[in-house]
Amino acid sequence: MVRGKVELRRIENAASRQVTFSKRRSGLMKKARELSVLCDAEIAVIVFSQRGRLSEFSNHEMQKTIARYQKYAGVEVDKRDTNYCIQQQLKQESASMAKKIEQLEASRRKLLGEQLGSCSLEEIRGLSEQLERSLANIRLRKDQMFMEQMEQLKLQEKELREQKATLCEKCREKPQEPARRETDYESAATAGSSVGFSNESSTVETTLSIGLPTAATHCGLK
Amino acid sequence: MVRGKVELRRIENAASRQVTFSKRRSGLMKKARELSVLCDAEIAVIVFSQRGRLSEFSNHEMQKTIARYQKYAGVEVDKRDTNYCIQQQLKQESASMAKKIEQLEASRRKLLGEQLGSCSLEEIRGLSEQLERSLANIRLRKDQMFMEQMEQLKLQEKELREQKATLCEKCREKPQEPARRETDYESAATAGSSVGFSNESSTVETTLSIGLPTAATHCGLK
DNA sequence: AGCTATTGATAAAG
DNA sequence: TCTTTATCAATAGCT
Repeated sequence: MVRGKVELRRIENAASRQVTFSKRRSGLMKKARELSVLCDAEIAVIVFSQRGRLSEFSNHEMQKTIARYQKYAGVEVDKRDTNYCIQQQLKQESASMAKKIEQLEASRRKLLGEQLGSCSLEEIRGLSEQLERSLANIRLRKDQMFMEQMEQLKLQEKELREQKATLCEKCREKPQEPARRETDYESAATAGSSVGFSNESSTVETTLSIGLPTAATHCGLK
Repeated sequence: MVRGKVELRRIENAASRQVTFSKRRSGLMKKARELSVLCDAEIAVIVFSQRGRLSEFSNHEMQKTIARYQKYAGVEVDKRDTNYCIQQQLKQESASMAKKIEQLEASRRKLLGEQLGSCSLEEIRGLSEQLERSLANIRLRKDQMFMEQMEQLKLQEKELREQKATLCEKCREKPQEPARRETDYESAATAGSSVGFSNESSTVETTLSIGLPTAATHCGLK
């Protein structure tokens, strides 16, 4: 029993608003369907409930209808459309990134001394100077790293020699100690650490040597 | 006076279809508006008449509602959507390009001898060797370019000397010719082109010299 | 476009 | 949520 006209304003009672929503929503969809069938029109209805639930009607494909709408009403408005903007932005970014990659690769090839045919004499000279500087830096760094390694090795050697000394002391204190095994890790390491800086001879054949870069790095040192 | 139930099928009479369309369309829009107001829902209605005329209703912004729809319904359905696919593709491309740029820039910095701190000794050695090779190539190219220039200059000189010879012949034929001015372009150039390969002396003090790269390029030669 | 008989929609209650 | 029912709203056919 409908009591008087329904006032056209938000229904405050949540429950009855929900019920009304449900009823009227299906009514709207029914009307939409009837209109589309009776009059052969292309219709799309999108309804989000207050709680965010989606209901939709479309007699053709929703996406097609939306696309048609965008085309029809949107040609002027739609430049602001999120999708469109994002796409344009992404395309621009892609283009400028591609350009940058191109530049970097060209520059790289030149730094590697390839494809110099396109370079002017001036460019070649610049490159040459730049590479001299790079090489100087790199040699500096290489030397530095070698020096650091040497320092570290010296420290290691010192430490190990001290350990060895301590052990020798202990041996003298306890002369009847069981025979030393060659597989004993600490002892072997101590013995093996006699590097160039040490003149002490060792009974163990394991040795470390410091030499050219290749040799040094093959020792697995850091 | 409605005669019996309305059959739910396309109205064949075009005129009455048009009238019905008009009436029901406004009815639909009214229902949509009522629903949106009464129940606080977000609603979009798009109607294309048979003749392609657009009518629309939306209580929020149509574009926003469409975007929300795309987000909501599209996440599952819309993977096949062209726009979505293109966007995803562009995003992937962007990401991989950004990665590539990152790599190229890191490599570039190393080739320029910068930020070597992160390089292992092995890397440093590789770099150093690479740069030696690059430099060798570049020096080769530089030498080649100089040689080419020299060849060209030699040719030029030969040509100019021949011209000079011709002119001298003419002078002898017409001894009362006006005095040669020093600013005469062709003569000056001819005189000035006596380079290392020529032992002829010249009465004009303008000279070209070929020497170290720096000196050579400052001659403005190509 | 208006009018009006009639069907359709739906608010409130069960 | 589904049904019922009393009422209001929409609208088909006519002018």
